[in-house]
Amino acid sequence: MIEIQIHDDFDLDRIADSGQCFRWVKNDAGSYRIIHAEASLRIQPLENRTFAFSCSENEYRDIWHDYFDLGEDYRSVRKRVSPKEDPFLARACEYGKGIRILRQDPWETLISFIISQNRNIPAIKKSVELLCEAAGRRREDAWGSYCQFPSPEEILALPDEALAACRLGYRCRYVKAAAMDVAEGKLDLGRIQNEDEEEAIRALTSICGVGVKVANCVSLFGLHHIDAFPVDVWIRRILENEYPGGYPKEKYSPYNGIYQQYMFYYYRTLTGRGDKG
DNA sequence: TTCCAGGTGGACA
DNA sequence: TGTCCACATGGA
Repeated sequence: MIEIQIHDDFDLDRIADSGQCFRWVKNDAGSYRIIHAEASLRIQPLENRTFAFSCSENEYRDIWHDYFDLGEDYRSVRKRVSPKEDPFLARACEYGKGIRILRQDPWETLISFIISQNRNIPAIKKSVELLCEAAGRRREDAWGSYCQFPSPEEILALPDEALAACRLGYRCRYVKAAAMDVAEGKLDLGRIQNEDEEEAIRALTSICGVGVKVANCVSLFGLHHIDAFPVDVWIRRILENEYPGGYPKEKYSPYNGIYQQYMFYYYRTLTGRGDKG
């Protein structure tokens, strides 16, 4: 267990509620359990911007510092927005202060956002958890057992009935197609992580069931291409209602993904979301 | 009960 | 190229 003081924007509740991660679990004491690839973490907010991490110094430096994107200065990114020139985005930045774009596992992000299509966030969380329990390896840590996110091979080994039991609906075949492409090496997530955003989108949309929106989510939340700009039903409403003259993407490059996330969180919370998950 | 959700593929003009 | 619709499911 180590204690780390974080000077930049960092709000666990807002990150957990920002629709980018589906497996964070909040405990009674206000701490979160987070599972990331092979690692698990318990993180507890303390006083004065300090957080207790249930890991070693080495693990923090090698895994969690990157996972929370603590090398980026989000305060500066927020300050780039002028309240006079763009009052809506300035309000969104202030409201969502503390959100960070996590550097999540690309494979988990791909499957999670394939599952996300045309569903609300509580339903996505439920299916992702069912999939982990059905196919992921069970592990133990100091707080009990949990399941890792299943590998492509583990998903492919799952009988059709077991996959259907994860309540994926018509997305079952999309999940299998993605697992097949990655298992066979047709899609190399490690390679596209180092490619530019355009090439990443092209490669991702070659998978059956992955369109432009899901590809942008994977690009942003899994490959950390922070200029990616996923447009879902909420962002479409924002663009229609708040930017009838057009959204100035060029102006906000290369941080469009971060601003997108502030706007998504702000608008969804403000206008009622139909879920409280 | 009805509406809607971090959409996409496929048919058709 | 653009538009329309079916697709599964569950939360509110």
